[in-house]
Amino acid sequence: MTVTGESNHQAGLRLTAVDAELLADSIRSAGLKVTAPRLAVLRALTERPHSNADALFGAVRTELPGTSLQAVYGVLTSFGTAGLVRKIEPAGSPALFERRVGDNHHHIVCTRCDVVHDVDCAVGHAPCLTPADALGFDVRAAEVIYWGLCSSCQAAEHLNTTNP
Amino acid sequence: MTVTGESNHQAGLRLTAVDAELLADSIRSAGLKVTAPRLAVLRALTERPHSNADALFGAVRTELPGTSLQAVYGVLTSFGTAGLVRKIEPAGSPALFERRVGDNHHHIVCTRCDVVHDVDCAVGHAPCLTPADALGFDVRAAEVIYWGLCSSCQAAEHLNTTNP
DNA sequence: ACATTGTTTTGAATAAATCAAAACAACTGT
DNA sequence: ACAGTTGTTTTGATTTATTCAAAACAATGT
Repeated sequence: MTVTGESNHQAGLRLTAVDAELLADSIRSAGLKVTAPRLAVLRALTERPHSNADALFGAVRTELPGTSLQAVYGVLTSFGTAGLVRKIEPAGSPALFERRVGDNHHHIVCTRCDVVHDVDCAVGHAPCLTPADALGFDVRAAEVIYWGLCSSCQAAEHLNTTNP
Repeated sequence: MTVTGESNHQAGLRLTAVDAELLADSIRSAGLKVTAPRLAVLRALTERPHSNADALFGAVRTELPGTSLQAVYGVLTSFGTAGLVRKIEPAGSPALFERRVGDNHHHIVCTRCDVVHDVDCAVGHAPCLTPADALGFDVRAAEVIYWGLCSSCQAAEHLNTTNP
């Protein structure tokens, strides 16, 4: 490959260089050209799943200054189309992205601190995929978001309650 | 009540006048002041559930010209806080509103025409409320959105497929 | 009727995402 | 290694959905 930044190979970044090859392979396998912004976005997304475009932009910037926010959006759009990343849009939040694709896992979101975690579908698999009455719809997907308090926020809430 | 527009009582709109009283009662019971914009929004929402703010604004406008979009947003916010309406935010759509509250019903959305219908929770009630692993979260709610093709759009797709 | 409190209007601002054209870089075949 | 083609990124502007804030106004309790 001829991606700008290849000089990293000489710079002794062996570990991340390996990463870069793996990332590059994913991108190539998806039928996309391998570019520096794409590698940077994919690495950022690997390190912090459930990030929004702006957070990824922030992360990419430090690795690759000069990258534009629009480029990040463009990368995420192409990744999404290619099936490399999944986009989730919890209510009240900008879109979040993750590399875990292909399974139908769901998400649990803290209503207090907005942290997001993956959860597997309840009861082994896909009980939610069959609505009580599909109303004639041809159902292709079911998206479940659980809302609640994460353990740290439970602790914090408890402090508030017991310490008036 | 002294709402502007009470003249409708004289204008022979007996049916909608009854409606207006029922609507007013809902609003009052929620602890909110009864105003013309609130009645108009609540009526519009009764007639077309799963509307977005802009659609409601359009409907309200014809009944009560001079109402501002911001008023509609304000009404929806107060209704939401008071538990009079529920707000849903399907991915890729502006927020939608509905009067059906208090049960944990879900939604099925057509990926082609964006029509939204209510669906009851699968398997009687709340199987989805217990994720496979709650990861220490105190889960308060589960939100399910089914995505698929509504029956009209299935027909349309079929035409496209068989009529090249 | 009046005062209080809450609501609506008016006008502006924000956040998230998208569009479009020109500059540029990656892959293909040579 | 090289040049052409195609796809990507930059730059700059625009759109959509929503929120904020102050002043004008209206609904309820007395």
